[in-house]
Amino acid sequence: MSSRAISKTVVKRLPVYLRILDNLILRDVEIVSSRELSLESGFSAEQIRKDLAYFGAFGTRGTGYNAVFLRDKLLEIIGLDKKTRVIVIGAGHLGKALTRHNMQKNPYVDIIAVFDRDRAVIGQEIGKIRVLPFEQVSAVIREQKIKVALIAVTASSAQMVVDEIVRHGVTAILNFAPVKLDVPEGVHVQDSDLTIDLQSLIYYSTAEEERLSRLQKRSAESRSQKMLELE
Amino acid sequence: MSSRAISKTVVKRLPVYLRILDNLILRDVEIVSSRELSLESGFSAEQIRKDLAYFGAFGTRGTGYNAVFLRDKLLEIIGLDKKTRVIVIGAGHLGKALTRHNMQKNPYVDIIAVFDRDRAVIGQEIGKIRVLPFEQVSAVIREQKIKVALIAVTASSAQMVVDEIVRHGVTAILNFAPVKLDVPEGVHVQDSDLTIDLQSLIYYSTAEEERLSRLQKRSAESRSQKMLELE
DNA sequence: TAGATTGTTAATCGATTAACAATC
DNA sequence: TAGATTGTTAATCGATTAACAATC
Repeated sequence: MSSRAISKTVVKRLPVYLRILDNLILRDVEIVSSRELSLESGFSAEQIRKDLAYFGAFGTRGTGYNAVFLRDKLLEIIGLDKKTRVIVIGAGHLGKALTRHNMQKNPYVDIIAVFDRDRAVIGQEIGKIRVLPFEQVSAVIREQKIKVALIAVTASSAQMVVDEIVRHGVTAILNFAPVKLDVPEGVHVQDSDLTIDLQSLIYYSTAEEERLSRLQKRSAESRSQKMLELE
Repeated sequence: MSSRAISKTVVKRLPVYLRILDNLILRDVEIVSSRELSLESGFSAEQIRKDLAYFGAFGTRGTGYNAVFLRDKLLEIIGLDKKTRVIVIGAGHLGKALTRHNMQKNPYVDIIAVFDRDRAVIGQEIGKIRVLPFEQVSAVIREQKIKVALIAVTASSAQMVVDEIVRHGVTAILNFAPVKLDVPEGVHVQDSDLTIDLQSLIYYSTAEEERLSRLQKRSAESRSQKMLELE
């Protein structure tokens, strides 16, 4: 317990650095400074240096970071130096799209299988992956030592699905179902709720100033109301 | 400028409260306490009370919150009391899935149109929505006064797409493309990068303790190395 | 009145930014 | 050496939690 764990906010930024470095390497950039990484990522240069410093000293003072070296270090840090085997639960529109998306755009992961309960979709192919009946999930998790799962099922079945896959060894879950999942200590859940993202965005689409001034007026009113009551 | 704007972290939680209240109302719950909302959401009761307090006093001391009343207040606060018109740019797998997903699961938004550049997908139907050529985007934005857009195009075309739609009046963007978008002051971008979410999750799938102890050992080594050098 | 729960202020915690010595 | 940029410590800022008076 000597050094505290790396915070989630830091871990969330590491793949952004990785993506930027991958792009720079494609463009044959050899050396990159924290300032340049800042411009590409939108995070401050100080923050980037500090984030990297949690894991070691990867740069050269006066010069910057070697792009390939830093990329490789990041792969190692995140755990992407070997391909990660992932399963997808739920072969609806979202599950299918997530499967295809990751097969095409995420070279660091291997989608091993997709599972569903619905007879209508079982046996269908997504890319080269055949949708399997959910009953087979435990066998696949155990045989392939799967640690990571994407959940793209309905809110009502998500908890049951999670109980089952966690029981067989899954420790990291990317959850697209709109529910809070209960998991034992040591299992990590990351929520990705598209509906919530969109709704919180809508907050900003309606003139914030207008809404806020409306609300300020109201609280001002209730405040003077209270004043009067106190007098 | 008297009272500061509501922070993003708060705004991000509001739709969660909304979803929980919607569910409670379906189950005919009339009164709910911050403690119960805490159990359903995973956020602390104090935090929930504080979040709501930014916008007014909606509860009754000693009793709790009226579910319907609070739900309606939240709809008003977020800006969902009227249906929001949204467009989707990009009719690939992800764009299609996002469109269907929101049509089915998000009663507070209206997907007005989906746009793409690719002749192969133009004219296709997603649910009841026909994919339109991207050239028509400016006309639709102006005619329907669209403020909110989902971007599900490639990294390389995202910036161009955003420049165009912002020019015609879009002020809030949910961006699924893996790039940092440049937008003028007043335009709000929310990034949702599935690849990054999955990669940061993978960090937690490989025994964090192991990785951290490995790194600690290393930094300890380099520290004692430095010590030696200093002696 | 007693018990419960809100709304709000104060205390704590954690994350970001500023600053700068180290060093290429 | 002069200029640049890292790695790291200190200062600031913001968000969460604790505490409690207000009040149903």
